[in-house]
Amino acid sequence: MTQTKTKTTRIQEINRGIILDAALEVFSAYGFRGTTIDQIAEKAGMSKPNLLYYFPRKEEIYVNVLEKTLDDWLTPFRHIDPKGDPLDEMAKYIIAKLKLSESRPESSRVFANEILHGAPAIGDFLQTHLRQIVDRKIAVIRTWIDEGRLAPVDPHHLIFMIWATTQHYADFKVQIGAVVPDRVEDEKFYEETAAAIITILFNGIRPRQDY
Amino acid sequence: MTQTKTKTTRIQEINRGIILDAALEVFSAYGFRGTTIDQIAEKAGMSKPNLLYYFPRKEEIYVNVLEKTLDDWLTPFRHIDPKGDPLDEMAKYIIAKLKLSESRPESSRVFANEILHGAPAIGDFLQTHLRQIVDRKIAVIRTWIDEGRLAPVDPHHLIFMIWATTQHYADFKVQIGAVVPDRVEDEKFYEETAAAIITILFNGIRPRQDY
DNA sequence: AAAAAACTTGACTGATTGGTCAAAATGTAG
DNA sequence: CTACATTTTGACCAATCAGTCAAGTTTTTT
Repeated sequence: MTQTKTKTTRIQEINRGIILDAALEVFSAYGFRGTTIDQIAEKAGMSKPNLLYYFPRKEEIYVNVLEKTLDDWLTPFRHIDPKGDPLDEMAKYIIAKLKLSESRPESSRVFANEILHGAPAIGDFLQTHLRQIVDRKIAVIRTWIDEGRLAPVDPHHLIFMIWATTQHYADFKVQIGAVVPDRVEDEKFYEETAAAIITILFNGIRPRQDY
Repeated sequence: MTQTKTKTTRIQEINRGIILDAALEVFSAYGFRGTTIDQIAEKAGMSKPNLLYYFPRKEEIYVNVLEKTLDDWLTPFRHIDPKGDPLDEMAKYIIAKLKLSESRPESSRVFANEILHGAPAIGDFLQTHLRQIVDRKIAVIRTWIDEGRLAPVDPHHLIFMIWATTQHYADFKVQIGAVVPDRVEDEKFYEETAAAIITILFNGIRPRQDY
């Protein structure tokens, strides 16, 4: 049993958490290169050498932050239930992702930034795990379409549309705030957004012949 | 007539262009902070001091690149024609934006990166010019809806959905490539994408009762 | 309470990088 | 051809920043 000693102390657990929380904020605002270890250390309320005691490399902090965001990002997707009603499941997924965009926009932005720059740190993950999960959900959508419970649309592009749209409200918040009349910070904005997106996605923009 | 001498020579015009083209590539790959002047200079095939002779500050290069991308980005939007058929105009806009995402993804990425990080360089532009242009198009969409030529959807969210989706194919290309079975580089991929998006956006995913 | 282990930090270092400068090379106008 | 303006660059500088180190402090174990 030559097991490497990986005893994690109480202090370690606390401080790793503090560091990752601080790092998420800074990375989301300035990107990987734009972030300095000093910034993270200050936000975490500890000295730089101390921070480096927990994460010896800047990149290690980054990868850890990314892993957390990936999890956030994928959880609602995993929860799409093949046994549920197709439209209900889509609506639930959209609402969950929008809620996340509202409550944890930093998370979304770190992820977006990573992908935007070619996914240097998580490219492998995308091609293996993400690909696998997506394939599974694609199959579910295909079944729904075959059963006539969903219009015959391309499953991949449907998923991309939902990803893109929901992500947009976190990543392009500044642009939305500049363009939308009233308060984006408004309590109701998220609910209105969800309703509007679901309406468009479910029914389309082609006018019906009921007038 | 104490006009400041701004005689632009032939060499200046050529070199400014070369620099901005090189800078677009580098900025889009690494972001503002992640890009070094040396990188741009090397890609432009000139020495760093020479580059700084044309653009004395790194930020000046960046702002100039951004202005070009903004123009790219907005042109198709400006071309939405109030007198055209609503669905045709929407389809044309989507196709134009997708084509741009395919032919000039760097442009899209530089823009996305700027917004993602809070639009430090173009925040003003968004709140004045972009806001104005959007307001005008919103009015057009409202008219179309009032005339019964478009389903009654929220114009802002419709625009955001289209922006988000089309932008996604440039900005998240790595992710799409990791998840889509065959070749994203495939000639036909862009056409299939446009068709799929238009179908979903026009008709929605709710199954019709025609079976 | 003593010893060991874990934690913390001020001071430092080497590498990178934005930007300067003065001198050389090239282009241009008369 | 000559004088002047424009363009180009090697060498350099000061600031920033990731990461080190050795010496201290605190916590845990026995």
